[in-house]
This record gives sequence, structure tokens and C-alpha cells, in this order.
Amino acid sequence: MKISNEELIKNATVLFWKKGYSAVGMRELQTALDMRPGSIYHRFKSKDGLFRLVIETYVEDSKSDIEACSAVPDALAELERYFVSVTTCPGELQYQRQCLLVRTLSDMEQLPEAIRQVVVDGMATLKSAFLLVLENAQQQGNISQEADLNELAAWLQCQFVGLRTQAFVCEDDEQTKRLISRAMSELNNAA
Amino acid sequence: MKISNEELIKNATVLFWKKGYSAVGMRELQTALDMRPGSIYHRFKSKDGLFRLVIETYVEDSKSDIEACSAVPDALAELERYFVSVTTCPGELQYQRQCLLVRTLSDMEQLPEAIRQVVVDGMATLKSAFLLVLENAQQQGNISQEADLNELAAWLQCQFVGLRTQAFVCEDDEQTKRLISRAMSELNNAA
DNA sequence: AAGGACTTTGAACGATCGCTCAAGTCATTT
DNA sequence: AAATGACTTGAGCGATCGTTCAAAGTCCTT
Repeated sequence: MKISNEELIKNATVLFWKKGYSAVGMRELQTALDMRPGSIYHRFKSKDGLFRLVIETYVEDSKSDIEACSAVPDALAELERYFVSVTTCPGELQYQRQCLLVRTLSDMEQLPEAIRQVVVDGMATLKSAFLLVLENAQQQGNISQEADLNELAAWLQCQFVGLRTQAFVCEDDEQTKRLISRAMSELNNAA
Repeated sequence: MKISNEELIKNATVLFWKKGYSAVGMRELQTALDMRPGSIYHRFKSKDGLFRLVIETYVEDSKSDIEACSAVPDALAELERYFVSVTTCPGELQYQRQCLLVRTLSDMEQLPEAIRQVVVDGMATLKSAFLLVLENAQQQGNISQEADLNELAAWLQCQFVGLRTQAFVCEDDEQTKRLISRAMSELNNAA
């Protein structure tokens, strides 16, 4: 029975997320996917090709997670819950605190232009997802009608990146939660 | 005439900042420093050793830059100017928008423990520098007496990381400036 | 001028990198 | 049973990695 692409991409994602694109060798990938080099190249064309799928899948999944926050009665409260869950993943999963897209920024120099585009576009996609959440929160009366939602979406993404990075380095979950709730209350006061 | 260590470290910093620790090869360094491998190893012991000096120098310089903001009549205004100057460096210098310490987080896996410590300690050092600025701003009457300055310092560092990363990716300097002034006004309203 | 300490040189080492391809396996069709 | 086509295998390619070290160069002291 042939293992599905989804399963393989999931396993590859763990590796790339933990170590970064450049630091993952084909031999590691061969072990993690339990495939020989020829098979990997037959299916995914190259290390780049596999990584591209990893990033595309990550963006789609993250987009879904964020947008899911807009489909509830209190969108901002749900968003806060999402922020907390992402910045406090424990033990084994700590590598997931840092956003994979942000992590990949450091490897941009050695990635082909096509994949750089995927990363940059992915950042824009997630900003749009934040925008959708903000639009719902505004309709729910939790954000003023005069607010510039596009700028607030950029601001949210900024917070997202900063908080995830700080949570990745510092590991003081209680402080992280305080910083998140501070950010959220600033959102409530936003013009 | 022997070139000074400072000069060599400055040149190495450019390379490491632009490409990241792992992506910089010894051959590149040999070219950039105009030294043969033996000389580099004689002076700096290893690639790690040179990188360690680069990071230590970077932390010292950044610390000085931040702390300089506290030695003026309006510390917060000076801090805002600093944020803007770092997030909008133009053209050739765009690689400097992303904090070198944050950049290096992606290479942590393949760095020896000693240097990981230097990076983590460096982050703490810069947070202390922010704290010093906040203490002065409080004395100047621009931050309430009840504010938890330690938490505000963590918050500032969060903003710093997020803003620099977003400025690195998006390149819309006007939006960056708006986000910075938003962050600064939140600081003024802080409990 | 000779000696000695420090520094520089650059060819070359073993390890690892991403990747290729001729040969082999296996299910399906004829 | 033989042929076909899709997929897998793994030894090994050329390139590059960080690093070493014997030899040569440089400069101060005697």
C-alpha cells in the first residue's frame, strides 16, 4: 500500500519546521519518510519541490485555523484562544511556536524565486485571514466602525509574529498570555 | 599592516546578517575578509568562534543604540526614531531590518550550546536595554507610575521583533511608520 | 647576520551535500 | 505465462562543506 502524499508531507513538515529548509538533508528526509532517494525524486521532483508542498500545505492549514475564528459569536475571544494555543504548545511541539513562514525567511537566499513567492504570498494570505476575522468582529460590535481594518490586520500579523517569536525563545507561558491579552485589549480600544 | 579584528568582524557581520550562519561558507568568508583559511583559523579558532564574536559585537552595539535613547529629554520620542530608522533602512541595507539575533534563531539547531547561550543572553540584554529606556520615560512623566516596566519591556521587545520582521518582508515604509506610532501611543496609554 | 616567535599560505583531507539512473519489483492486462 | 507500465531501489556521481598542517614569510631581539 502506497503511503499518501498528505502523510508524507506531514512528516516532512515536522522536519522542516524543526530544523529549517537548508539544515534538513536528503538523507534525513529519506529516513523520516522511509523512502529511497529515487522514490522521493520520482514523487516530488526535488527537495525544493517537496518543500514547496510543505509550505503550501502549511499556509492552507493556518489560513483555515485563523478563519475558523470568524465563524463564532465572539470572534476576538476565539482569536485570543488561538493565539494562546499556538504560543504555548508544550514539550515536543515547542518547535511549532515559531511560525514556519517566518522561520523560512532565513532560508530565502538559497531558495529559488518560485518558492520565495510562495512564502511572501503566504504571508499575505494569512493577513487576509486576519482581516476576515476583524470584519466579523466589527459586525459583532467589538471593533469601532471607523477602524481601518486593513491596517489593523497588518498590526495583528505583527503581533502574531512578535508573540510567536518571543514565546519560542522565552518559554514563560504566563507572560506570553499576559502579552496576548494586552494586545487584545488594545484591539478593543482601536480607533 | 595587520587588519584589526574589529574591521574583520564588521565585514563578517555583513555576510552573516545577509545570509545566515549556516549559509555562509568558509570560502565566502575567505574572500570577504581577504584571508586564507589558515589565518582565519589561527585568529578565530573556527567558523563558530568568528560567529560568536560577530554576535557578541552585535549585541553590544545594539545595546548601546537602545540605551542611547534614554539619555535625552524625551526618551519615548527618541525610541520611536530608533524604531523607524531600523525598520526603514533603504536599498543595500535592507538586510539589516531583520534583527540578527532573531535571524540566528533559525540556525540554533546547528550551533554549539555555548553560542546558543550567547544568543539567548543577547535577547535578555536587549530587553534590559529597553527597560532602561522605560525607566527614564517614567521619570520624565511619560509612563504612569503604576506601570509594570518589566512586562512593558517584554512587550516592547515583542513589538520590536514583529515590526522588524514585517518591515523586512513587506517594504511598505509608510505602513511600518504608522504601526510604530500606533505602538508608541499604546505605550503612552499603558497602565 | 642569526635565531626565534608569530603569522600566513594554499593544497588537500574526509565528510556530506543534492541528485541520477540502470536495474529490479510488482500489479495489471493480454 | 508473457508482456506492459508504474513505481522503487541504492550505489555512486560531482560539488561543496569545515578544517588541517607542513612549509614559507615576516618581524623583533640579540
